Amino acid sequence: MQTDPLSAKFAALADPTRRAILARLCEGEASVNDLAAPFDMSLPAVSKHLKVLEKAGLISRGREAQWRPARLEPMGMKGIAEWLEHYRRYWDASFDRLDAYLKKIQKGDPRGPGH
Amino acid sequence: MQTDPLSAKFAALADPTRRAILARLCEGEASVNDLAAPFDMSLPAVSKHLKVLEKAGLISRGREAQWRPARLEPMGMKGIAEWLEHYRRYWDASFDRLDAYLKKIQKGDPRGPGH
DNA sequence: GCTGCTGTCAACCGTTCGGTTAAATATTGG
DNA sequence: CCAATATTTAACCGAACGGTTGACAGCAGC
Repeated sequence: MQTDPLSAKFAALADPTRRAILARLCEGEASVNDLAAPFDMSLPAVSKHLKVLEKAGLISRGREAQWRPARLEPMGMKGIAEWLEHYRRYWDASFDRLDAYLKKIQKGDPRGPGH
Repeated sequence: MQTDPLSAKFAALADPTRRAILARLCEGEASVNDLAAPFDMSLPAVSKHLKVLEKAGLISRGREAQWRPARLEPMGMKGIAEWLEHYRRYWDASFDRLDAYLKKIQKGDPRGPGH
């Protein structure tokens, strides 16, 4: 696992199973068994996925009797959204004409995000 | 490498070196040597990173003499942005109160919104 | 207590990842 | 053609990933 938070978040999202888990958690808290049900996968595997998501700050976990319910961490994806925002002008249609204009007048350097 | 495009994009972004390469490409096209300069890393390593980014659809490459300049693929991150948009309500401040309300009814609070 | 259910831990396994070095492949210019 | 420059390919390596199975721990109810 990477050390920097952004890499951890991207890595956590780079797995369809983990994205499906997040989608399921949009409907509310769920136990490990609930989350594992749709997958042809052992319980420890799902448990590991949850640990990856938790370390990435995308979910948090509670304790209720013998259950460890998982829930979405609301601010978890904010870092990704902010990083992505720097690149919005490259795909957003409303910036297409500006982009073309910038390319035309300066072959050299439209200053982009310096990250 | 995963087969589905979204996983490939997320995986490509889950590496600081590759994100730095993308940031550099915001300033314009660059050759492999240019891109490799800031890193304490061999040229083949950078070449591999470029291949990952290209397969993810985040950059494209041309040919000019013996150079293979890389450039940003403008629409490359649109898929990510669209996926992320589904979760916007979980972090966006303008939805904070809705979020709180949803958490309330998730926990089975018998009182409705009017009480 | 014991039983059953829930979840994690530990060890293992095959594959992929991120890097290296050395050799091969363009492509241009003299 | 030859030499120089730029880049990729091939083979290899250690570490991390995604999964398994089996043993173990926490908690409720009889």
